[in-house]
Amino acid sequence: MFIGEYTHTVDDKKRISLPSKFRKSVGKKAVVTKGLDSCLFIYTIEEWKKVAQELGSGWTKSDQRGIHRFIYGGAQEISVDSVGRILIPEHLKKFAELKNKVVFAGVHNRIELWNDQKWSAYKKTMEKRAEELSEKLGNVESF
Amino acid sequence: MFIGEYTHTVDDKKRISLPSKFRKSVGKKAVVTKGLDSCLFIYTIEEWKKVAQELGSGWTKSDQRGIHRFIYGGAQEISVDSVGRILIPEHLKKFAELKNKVVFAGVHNRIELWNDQKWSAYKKTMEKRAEELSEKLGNVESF
DNA sequence: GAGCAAGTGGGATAAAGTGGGAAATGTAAT
DNA sequence: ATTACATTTCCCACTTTATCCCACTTGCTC
Repeated sequence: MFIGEYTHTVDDKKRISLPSKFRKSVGKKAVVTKGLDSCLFIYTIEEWKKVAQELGSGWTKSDQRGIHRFIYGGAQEISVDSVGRILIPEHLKKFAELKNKVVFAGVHNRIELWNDQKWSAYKKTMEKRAEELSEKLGNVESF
Repeated sequence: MFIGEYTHTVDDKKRISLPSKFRKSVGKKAVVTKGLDSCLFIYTIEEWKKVAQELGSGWTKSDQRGIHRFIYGGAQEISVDSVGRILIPEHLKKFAELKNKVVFAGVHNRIELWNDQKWSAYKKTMEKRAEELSEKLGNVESF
């Protein structure tokens, strides 16, 4: 399970070191794709297969085609180098507006990659809404 | 079950010694995450798994993503060192505004970690409202 | 007062994060 | 086809941070 939040820097060669806590689960390769709220989703190969399976392969519904093109089209396999760094393809870097500072956020079965400022902004609004949302959860007893 | 209240200090290296009463139940590792009312929640690994299982991992609904990022992203596995101390990550320390003095509060299946002043303030208001709130609880028979 | 347990502090070592050079590969123009 | 240039890959090195281990202090118990 991926949890936690880590701020790392993108160097001149577009390399970003994967937080060490994630490396063991990720292994040598992973899949990165466009996520929601303009961040990137990083999945292990295994998890990616599950996601793909759930999404299915139909093409009859327009919205389905749309989301499929978004997810599959944006996806790319990436590999982890000898010191634990990954390389983000240019179009995804642009999509998520990644600059010098980026934030890795572990979110259960995926890792999210954010522009650091967007992340802080998002986090701030969520922290304000946390109480309201947790009331909604309601049935999550152990929370 | 965790009960009781203990005030400890954060040293220069962000270490805080876990109250000895909690150590046996916690074991070697635990999970700390953002709680409500700007404190931190510390769960045993087992309890955390329960929380995570109930939360799940979907990404289709906006509020769901929000709460997941709040909880998973805010979470971190921490380990207890040889003399019973834990290490709080910087972003969580900031979130809960932990300064030199912190309060551990046992709350049933979790331990809460508070800025000591916030804790005193919170406690004071709750003590005033205790009667009113207990009326509201109502249906908790054995209470 | 001796002995123990809990809480706290600090130094040494290991690991993580980052930066940069050089070889290998690819692309484009001559 | 060959040269020139850019990009990628691999490796090594430096800096900072985290982790491990040992030591001191305080307060309680016997």
